[in-house]
Amino acid sequence: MRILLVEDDGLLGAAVRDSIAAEGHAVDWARRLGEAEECRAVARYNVILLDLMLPDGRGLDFLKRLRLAGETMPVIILTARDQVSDRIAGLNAGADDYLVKPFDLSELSARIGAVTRRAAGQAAPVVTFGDVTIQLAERAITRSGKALALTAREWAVLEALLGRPSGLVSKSEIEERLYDLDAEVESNTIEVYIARLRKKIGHARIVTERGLGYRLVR
Amino acid sequence: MRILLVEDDGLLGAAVRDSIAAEGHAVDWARRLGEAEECRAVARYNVILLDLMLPDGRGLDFLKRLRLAGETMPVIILTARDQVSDRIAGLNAGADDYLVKPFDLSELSARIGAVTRRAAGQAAPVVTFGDVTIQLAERAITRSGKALALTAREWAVLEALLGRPSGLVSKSEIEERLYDLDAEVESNTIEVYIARLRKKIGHARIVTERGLGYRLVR
DNA sequence: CGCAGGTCTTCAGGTCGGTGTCAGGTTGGG
DNA sequence: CCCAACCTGACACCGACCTGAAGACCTGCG
Repeated sequence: MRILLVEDDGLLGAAVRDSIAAEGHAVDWARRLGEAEECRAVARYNVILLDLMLPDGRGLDFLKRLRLAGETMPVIILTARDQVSDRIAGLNAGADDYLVKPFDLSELSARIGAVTRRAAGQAAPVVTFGDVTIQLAERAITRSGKALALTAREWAVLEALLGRPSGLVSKSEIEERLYDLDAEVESNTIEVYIARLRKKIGHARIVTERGLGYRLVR
Repeated sequence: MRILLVEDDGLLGAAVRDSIAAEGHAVDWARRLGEAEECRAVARYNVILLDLMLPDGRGLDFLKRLRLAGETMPVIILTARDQVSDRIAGLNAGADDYLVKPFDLSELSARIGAVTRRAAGQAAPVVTFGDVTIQLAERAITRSGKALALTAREWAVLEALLGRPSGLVSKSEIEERLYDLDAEVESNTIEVYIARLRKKIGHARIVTERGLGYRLVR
């Protein structure tokens, strides 16, 4: 496994590098964002460990650039900030995990394991369907540049459809995702939400297959 | 998205349930491991939120049973324990994330997002017959690259034929798969659907064996 | 508390296409 | 040649689906 460590603190950086190397992984250590960009251009990484406060810029911006470029590798943020709002911002920018300094090196390696176990099959945090761009992480969606406003239920239906990229999702499947065991629904609610979604993202984006379900098309 | 919350604390549980429901997700709330097992037997979940200290057992054991049973859905642990060794044990038992109480509800939802984004996209089984490619799970079928549209009944017949790869399937066998006991059919329906399937996937793909049944060939 | 603005769900009327049936043609075995 | 089994185009019906509208519900605000 190949890991990119972005960290300006010499002591902590060396400790992390050694600990990861001791587990048999390859580590490239960038001390500034500039270096990190160079590394990224040269090599592909399985995991990126990212400090947020760096001499030449904010780690979050690096992360956002990464995700906008379509990169999907797991990113674990390492930082002294432990404000909840910071952690949320990090996760919403597309980070996969968050460790607050000081952290235990064995916990770091456990988290690297957890995060890469998931990385086998990835859904891109940014999905594009025709003129519609969806940022799942931030619950933001635009159509030809203009922001759309989806309600909670509309998001839920959209997520259900996205869960099977270009695959078929049955109405009952959507229903199961929307409603818990107690609250059973006896109506055409799903059809209504499909109609509303179509009105917002374009009718052709969702095709009906009678008796089977719905399918997202690009 | 459908979420199973396993938490015995009434106050925290209610808060978590409401916060998640407000985002349009369906929540089933189990207060004990026994309930959690029941829920799991009945419904499929996209995420499980798991408290570790429960009246009738340890959450970690539940998690281990889950993973042993081959379940791969993301699990986020919620607990008051913040010992590093506990967190490592949780992650190594197959948890995908870990939140220490008290936690912010918006951070929880950010983490649910991060964890499910990773979870999508396992490879679906693909069957190929000549120039026809079939993705059973996604109900997608192409002939020499072009997508075909099959109706519900056509899929059912095709599945019946695929159920016995390159084997013989009798007409009555197909009939039994298509229609439940009550619905009696008195006509040549199966023949009609065989004809329709042939027109779409190529006549040579299905051969008739007089008096016996049909056979898929590649 | 009442109101406004929004969301969720239900309902009803209309459309449309899959489904099952039939009839006439074709094939293959005895 | 004859008959049974099978093929296939055509067609009417019914239920799945669509959609506008309106009632139920929630939430924040004055």
